[in-house]
Amino acid sequence: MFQVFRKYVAGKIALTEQQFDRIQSLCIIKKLRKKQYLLQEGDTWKYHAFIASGCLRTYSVDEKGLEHIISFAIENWWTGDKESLMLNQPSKYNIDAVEDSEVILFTDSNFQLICSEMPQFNDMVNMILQRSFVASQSRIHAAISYTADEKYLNFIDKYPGFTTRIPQSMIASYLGITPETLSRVRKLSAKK
Amino acid sequence: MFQVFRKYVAGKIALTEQQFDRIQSLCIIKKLRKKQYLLQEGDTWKYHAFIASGCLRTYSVDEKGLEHIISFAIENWWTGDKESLMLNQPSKYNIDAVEDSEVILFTDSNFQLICSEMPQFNDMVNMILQRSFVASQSRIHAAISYTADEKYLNFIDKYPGFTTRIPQSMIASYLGITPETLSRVRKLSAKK
DNA sequence: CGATTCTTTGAAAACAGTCAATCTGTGTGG
DNA sequence: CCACACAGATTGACTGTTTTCAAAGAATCG
Repeated sequence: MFQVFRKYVAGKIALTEQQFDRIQSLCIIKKLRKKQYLLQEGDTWKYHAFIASGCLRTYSVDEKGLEHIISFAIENWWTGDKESLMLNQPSKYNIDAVEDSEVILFTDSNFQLICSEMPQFNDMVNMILQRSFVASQSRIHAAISYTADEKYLNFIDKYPGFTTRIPQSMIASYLGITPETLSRVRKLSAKK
Repeated sequence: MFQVFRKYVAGKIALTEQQFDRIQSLCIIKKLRKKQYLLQEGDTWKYHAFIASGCLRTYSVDEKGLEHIISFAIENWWTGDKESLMLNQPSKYNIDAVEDSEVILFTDSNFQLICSEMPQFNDMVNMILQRSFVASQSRIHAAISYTADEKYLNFIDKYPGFTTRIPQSMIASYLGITPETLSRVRKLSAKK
């Protein structure tokens, strides 16, 4: 299980056996059943979470009870609520498992410890953050520029792996459209 | 002019006179007239840009010629196209001045140099990136969850300073709605 | 002051959302 | 193994919001 993370890190930076052992000693391994929460609205998020297997979603629930999915994260991705962590305030979001999942958690202090002990690790984290930021920009662009069908086509083009794993209603929520609209969009685009 | 940047940095980290001089020696100061481009679609972005005064926008132009504003940046903010810079590829975006502006440019290599010579500077940059990421998440949330009028109310609440400086048509573009819709939304919300 | 640009307004059309019913597939318990 | 229940997806009819197009009205700048 930790091997997944090890392999992921090894693919990005060079660390010694001892360093990997050190990291392992500072992490918490957690298994989540489908639908199980990793974070609930109102709780304060304290971790950095790496997904070894499965799929999680981060979403908010509005006054009408509608869910709005901020992000999906599958194996070899990171998740969490940076806003809650940075500002040490209750989260506006929920995170739960879309499938049975395995996550590796680092408390923020342990994570900072690793970053300071291993500069390459820190650099890796910053690189990931940069990429996350670029991905966010791209999603903003799609959200403000595209029609419903363009949003969907862009999504399946960019994240082909997700389409089969994630219920359509959740993809709709991620795209900011209703499940019914997504269904109709799919029907029309299948004609081509 | 460099003083603005100096003050900004001094408010976040402690640097010596010599370090500030060093930074100054590595930057390029550039004045932009209103409407002047800092980056044009197709060019590859090579810098890190700090805005000392004025206001810039980053936007894409679609096939129909419509502009979609990805971000605004005013004094004491950073701008640029991280995607183009990171991947060393032609930009999909344009950046131009909404008002006459003064920007401080660092080539990426000079910027990395400063980051490696001054670890606090590097930490500051990472902190800014984290905040930018959190702001992006928040914008995504608004874009997929809110109606036109909620988007506008959220915007003026979050960026009250922008409302007066930026033409309404640009705010509409930033929110992903038409100028006509924004005009109507404003009329209705003024009734309260 | 004139010209240009931005904003507002109106009417019609397009698009996406809502509500309700039906259909499909999956998994569970009898 | 079948029947049933449940969740998710689809479909239809309708409503409501937003866009589009066009024109008129402010505001701004040289």
